[in-house]
Amino acid sequence: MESYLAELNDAQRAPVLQKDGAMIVIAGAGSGKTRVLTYRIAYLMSKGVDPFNILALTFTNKAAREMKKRIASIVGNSEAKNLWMGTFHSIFAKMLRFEADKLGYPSNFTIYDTQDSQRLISAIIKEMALDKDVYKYKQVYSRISSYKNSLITVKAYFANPELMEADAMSKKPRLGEIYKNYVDRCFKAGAMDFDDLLLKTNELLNRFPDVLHKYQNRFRYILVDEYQDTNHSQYLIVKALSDKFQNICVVGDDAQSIYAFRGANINNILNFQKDYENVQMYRLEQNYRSTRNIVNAANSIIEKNKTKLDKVVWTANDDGTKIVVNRLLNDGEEGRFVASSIFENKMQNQLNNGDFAILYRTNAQSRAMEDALRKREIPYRIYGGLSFYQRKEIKDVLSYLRLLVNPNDEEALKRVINYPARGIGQTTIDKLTILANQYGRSIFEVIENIDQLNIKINSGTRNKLSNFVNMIKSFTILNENADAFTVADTVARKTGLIQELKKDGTPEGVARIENIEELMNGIKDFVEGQKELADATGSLTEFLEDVALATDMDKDTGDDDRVALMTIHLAKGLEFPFVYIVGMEEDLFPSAMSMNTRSELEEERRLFYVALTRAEKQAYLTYTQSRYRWGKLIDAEPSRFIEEIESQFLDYMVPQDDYKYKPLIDTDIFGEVDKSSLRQTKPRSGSPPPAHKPSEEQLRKLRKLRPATSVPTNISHTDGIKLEEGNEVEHIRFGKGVVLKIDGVGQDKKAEIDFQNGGIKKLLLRFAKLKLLS
DNA sequence: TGTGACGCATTTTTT
DNA sequence: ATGCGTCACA
Repeated sequence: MESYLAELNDAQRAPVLQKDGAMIVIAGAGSGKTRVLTYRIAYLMSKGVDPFNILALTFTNKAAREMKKRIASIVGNSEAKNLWMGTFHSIFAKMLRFEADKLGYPSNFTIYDTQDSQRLISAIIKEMALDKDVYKYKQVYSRISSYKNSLITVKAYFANPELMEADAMSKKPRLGEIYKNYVDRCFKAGAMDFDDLLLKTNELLNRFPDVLHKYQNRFRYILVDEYQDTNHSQYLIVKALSDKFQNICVVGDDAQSIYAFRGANINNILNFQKDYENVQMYRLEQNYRSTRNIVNAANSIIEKNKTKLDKVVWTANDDGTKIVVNRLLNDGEEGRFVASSIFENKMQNQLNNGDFAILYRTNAQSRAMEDALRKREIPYRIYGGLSFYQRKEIKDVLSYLRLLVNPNDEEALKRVINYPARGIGQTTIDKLTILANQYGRSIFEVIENIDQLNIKINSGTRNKLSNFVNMIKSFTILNENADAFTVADTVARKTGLIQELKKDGTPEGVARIENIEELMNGIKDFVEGQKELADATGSLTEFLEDVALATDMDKDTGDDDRVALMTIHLAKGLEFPFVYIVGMEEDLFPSAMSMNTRSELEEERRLFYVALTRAEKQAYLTYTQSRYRWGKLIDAEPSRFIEEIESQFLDYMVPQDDYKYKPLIDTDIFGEVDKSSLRQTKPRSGSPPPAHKPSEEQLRKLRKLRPATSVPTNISHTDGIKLEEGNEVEHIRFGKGVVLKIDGVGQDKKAEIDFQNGGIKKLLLRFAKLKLLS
């Protein structure tokens, strides 16, 4: 029974065997944290803990499924299926459905995805007649999202002058009103957005002590995976639920915290020990995944970050090969290089496609890789990007399904009320919306009662509206007796969606029909699969919830052999023998939008750490000299991250002489400079003294790296700014602003400076070291 | 009310 | 380059 314990090393076994109390497991990359979580749950159950009392929160549903499967193989299927395992969002969505009435929501509430939320906000901005260039819906959405994740409700917002002032300062004095309208509209539509699932859970636990106690008693043992990526709202939920028994085990790695941009708070993990009594801390530092070269290279990167816990990841594995670095002419070449490298590696080492992954910073980069792989006839699978469920035709079908489950779902209604076209135009919808707002009802309810209302709509349109409502109602009735598949199938045919696409006749139209068929198959599988689960019925509501909360990793079947293409964010938690990290360029990785503060840059660095530590045997880093962006070819420069790796771990495919950029030592001649972005050129020959006098500390660092030299540059035109001659200048960029021409090095390079009141506001300095005289 | 042309912003990452 | 939103016209 407990033979699995022998599969653990001492460090892993300790947290597994501590049955009660609060504990934190700091788990380095590849150190077997999933194994610890899995076996800990199995161990708890073997010690008589009822699976009903265990809650395990994971980062993806797929991770939960796999863990559950593994546990089932240890303790048996019937036991394992009573475990509560899943993402925060899916677990608490389930809980909220059960308790919805307490909060005034219907139990079949809709879950708005990001697109739904943004559309609604966009509509509200329009209705309020605000300037859409000032109130950008995406910005407003992320603002509201961050309020919700910090538990700042509308009420709390209006009680906080500082917040209101901050929004007023950023020229959005009416943001609070938008927030209020948005929340009201969601409520009226019986809809929760992603953030609501957490916010409302907090509200539920705070407002109803009996509910809190119920779930505290229920979830006696709580485990949280990827704790470094929890946000404040999630933190509070965990805190509340674990407060009574304090049997809480969190697992994470501060070095892999990469979701601050969506509110994840790294302090949750850094401060865990202060939050509970007698916290035991365990560290898993032995890496089983990667070669020593990869582990050490990754360590040399993360060392550059200031904010981190003490932890030394090591490995007993072989040294392995060095990390290959290659420079290509452009993104097309980059793709070809990666494709042929994969091809060669496959041939030489008898490997499968599934042994390879291509990782990138942004989804847009997948294009060049796809093209090259297709030419080489290497099968691949792209993860992320727009997901299946976000495709137009799929969202259309889903919107009908959402509407029949919850007719108040405003976003679903607006999407399909006139698709396929049935003569209900924008004007009519606007009138209905105004009326709905006026009466505080949903649009659907307004249409239902249209004869009692004072509204100027001609009888033809009235007919069309009532036909639409009746159709939806007939679906609703059907749904009471038929399973989800039957309902969906009927909807696709009766609404005319399929006919509309057939009429289209283009290849895209055909592909769309195929997609809808795939959706139908998915629903069928779902209905059959759900029947085996304890607490599921295979209802449409459950299906829609699954779809809304599915991550891209969740639907991975993994049954066919393909090269994996994905963003680095998506790659977290995965591992591959061969990993290609492409687009290692400044402004791309690190992203140009993440270089404003030290903490942003550190997050990018952690992201790179995550990318590199996915590799088991071999990692490749590629960058280009120029790349298409916004349809234009732009110059690219190698990422600073390449040079942050200690050179002993790297193997350059291009002559090192061509690789001339080295990180610049901190210098303070510029005052307000973001020092982390300073760089210098690599020595060519000899070793002339640096142009400025370095401090002792700078000198120390200097010696550790290579001696700095200068590339003499002649300044031809300086727009009033004087650069001291003899300073090394190659390429300077200061954000937007004045452009300087600098002669002397390679092509005609540019420098841009952003001025503010005669001073320098921001300096983005690339490959340059220079002195401003005045 | 529906369609087509044009202009514009878009690319950071996602539950 | 591309897709979306807006505007003008049928």
